[in-house]
Amino acid sequence: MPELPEVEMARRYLAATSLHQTIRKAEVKDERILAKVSAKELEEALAGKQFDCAMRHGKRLFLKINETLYLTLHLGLTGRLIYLESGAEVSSHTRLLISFENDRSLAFDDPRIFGEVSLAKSPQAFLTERKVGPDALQLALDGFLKIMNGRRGLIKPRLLNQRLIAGLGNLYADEALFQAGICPRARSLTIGQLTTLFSSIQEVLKTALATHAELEKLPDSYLLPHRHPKGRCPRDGANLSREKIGGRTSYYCPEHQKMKKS
DNA sequence: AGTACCACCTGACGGC
DNA sequence: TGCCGTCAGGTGGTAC
Repeated sequence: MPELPEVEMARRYLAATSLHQTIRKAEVKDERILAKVSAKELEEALAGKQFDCAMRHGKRLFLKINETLYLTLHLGLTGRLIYLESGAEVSSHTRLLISFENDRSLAFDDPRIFGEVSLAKSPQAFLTERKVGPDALQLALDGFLKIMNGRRGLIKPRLLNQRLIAGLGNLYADEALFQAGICPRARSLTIGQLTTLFSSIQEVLKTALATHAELEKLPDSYLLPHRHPKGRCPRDGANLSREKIGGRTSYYCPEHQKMKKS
């Protein structure tokens, strides 16, 4: 489940493996991964080029080819990037394969094909066109308050809406609400609650990055290690509630994430 | 502006 | 053993 921390790890992986090498060939193995670009266009755009740098915004990755051309990737639910040894076997789930002149290659694997590959003139143009909101880790408190305050919908779908804030997914949204002691069904939050929530989001994302986005290494005081049907709240031992909220499975503690009148 | 629902796709898992 | 239904997750579309 790639959310901001997992995608940031993918960005670092790209930066460590795939920059400054001439691309011998790009092969689209499954066109269903493409958005607004044909296999031919993409393959021709990449051949002979190099990636200069790897960028991330929310859950979206950008590989710079030149000032007006970027390869953009979204990992979807099951997307993975793998820098293959020379001669390594290619998985049946590889949807895009980029071979470099050093005989190594970059595979974009995505079993469920919820990911996306496209070309963009610039990250900014692409993000504007898709109406993607500010990156969760680049947002300051006042910006967060402006975005979140005065909306009427449930808080959890608000956190998941990438047009409002980019990077949180189902798991880290649950975690941030848990840490902040806010019910995912809450609607009107006080400035104080939103401020607490902002801190929790920053804290959760930074902690996840510090563990290299390995969920099993998160502190036991976090929700995620206990986020399963039999799980109990690490703070007060209550059985965790599991409900669909805004169409997404949500876990929360019925004790310390109660609805508050505000 | 919000919600509710559907679609995309497939591996994993529980039940019979 | 094996079939079958259900679920999971991110996003985008539609109808209300």
